[in-house]
Amino acid sequence: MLTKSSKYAIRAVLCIANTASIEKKIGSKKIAERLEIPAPFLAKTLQELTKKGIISSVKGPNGGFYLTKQNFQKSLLDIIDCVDSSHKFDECFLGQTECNENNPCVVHHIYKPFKVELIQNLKNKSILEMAKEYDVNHHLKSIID
Amino acid sequence: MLTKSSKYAIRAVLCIANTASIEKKIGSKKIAERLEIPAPFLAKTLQELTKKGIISSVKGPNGGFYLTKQNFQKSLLDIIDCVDSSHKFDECFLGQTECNENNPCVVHHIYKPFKVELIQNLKNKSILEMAKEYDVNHHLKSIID
DNA sequence: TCTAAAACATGATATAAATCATATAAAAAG
DNA sequence: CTTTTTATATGATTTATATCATGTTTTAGA
Repeated sequence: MLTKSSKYAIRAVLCIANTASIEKKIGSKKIAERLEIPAPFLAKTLQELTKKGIISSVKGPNGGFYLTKQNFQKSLLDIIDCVDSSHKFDECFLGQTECNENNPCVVHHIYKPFKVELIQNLKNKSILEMAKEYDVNHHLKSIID
Repeated sequence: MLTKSSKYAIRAVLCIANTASIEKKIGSKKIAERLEIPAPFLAKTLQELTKKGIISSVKGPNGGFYLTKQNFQKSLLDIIDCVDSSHKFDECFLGQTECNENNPCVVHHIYKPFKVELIQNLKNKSILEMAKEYDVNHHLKSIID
């Protein structure tokens, strides 16, 4: 479905959202460490995200990554779109070049409704929302433990 | 989502269902030609399908592939399961090793319902059903044209 | 029994994805 | 102004996927 790059990207953005701020930025190595994913690979992906304005960064000592208010409004789909090639989900489930209502593949009518709604959900899900859910989740867990 | 192998496999099985019979088998080269996919690659995949009893074959002149009544009862998921590694869909959308109700990834609650229903649909969809739908489709198209 | 047509089996090559390594640029702190 | 710490940029290597090639076995038909 997704490449590892965009999977890592999503998790990394969430990590930044929940641990960093403009005053206290987080470096790519630290993120990689926390998520247990390859550091140089992640670094490359974070740069793409920075370029496209999905996350923010500053160089130098005490530099690193953080999110602005605008960044927080970006959606899950924005992240995926940035890292993987766009229109990833438009492809036919069976890889047929032409697949639409007039010329559907054998699973078109099974697959399409899922695709449409999944994309809608990914588009509607902001980084801010996700970060909040993540926090609630961890808060609940700490109460239980 | 799926590998090319299993995409090709599904289309090839449908091709066999709609053009071959025990009296008039179809060869792997002919299938590849019709679907415009690489022939030796497809041949390998067809052999796996044969081994697992999803399609049937006979060697020699006038040999080729065809489907028995049992074959026709196999599901779309059976085909996918045969070619791609099993439990393909069980994986977390974000590739986290642990992802479940107690420890969900950030998109778990978005993604899971889709996954569950998609798998159910793939499991309930028999080759026979698909072949019939395919026929209807092409029949309708020929009326329109 | 011989020949040819097919599946079957195995391995080699090419392409793409993922990972690793190294060098450069920017900026804070002394 | 030098050093250190970080992001940024580029390219090399590894691994997985997809494709290609070659040889073997089976079986119908002459």
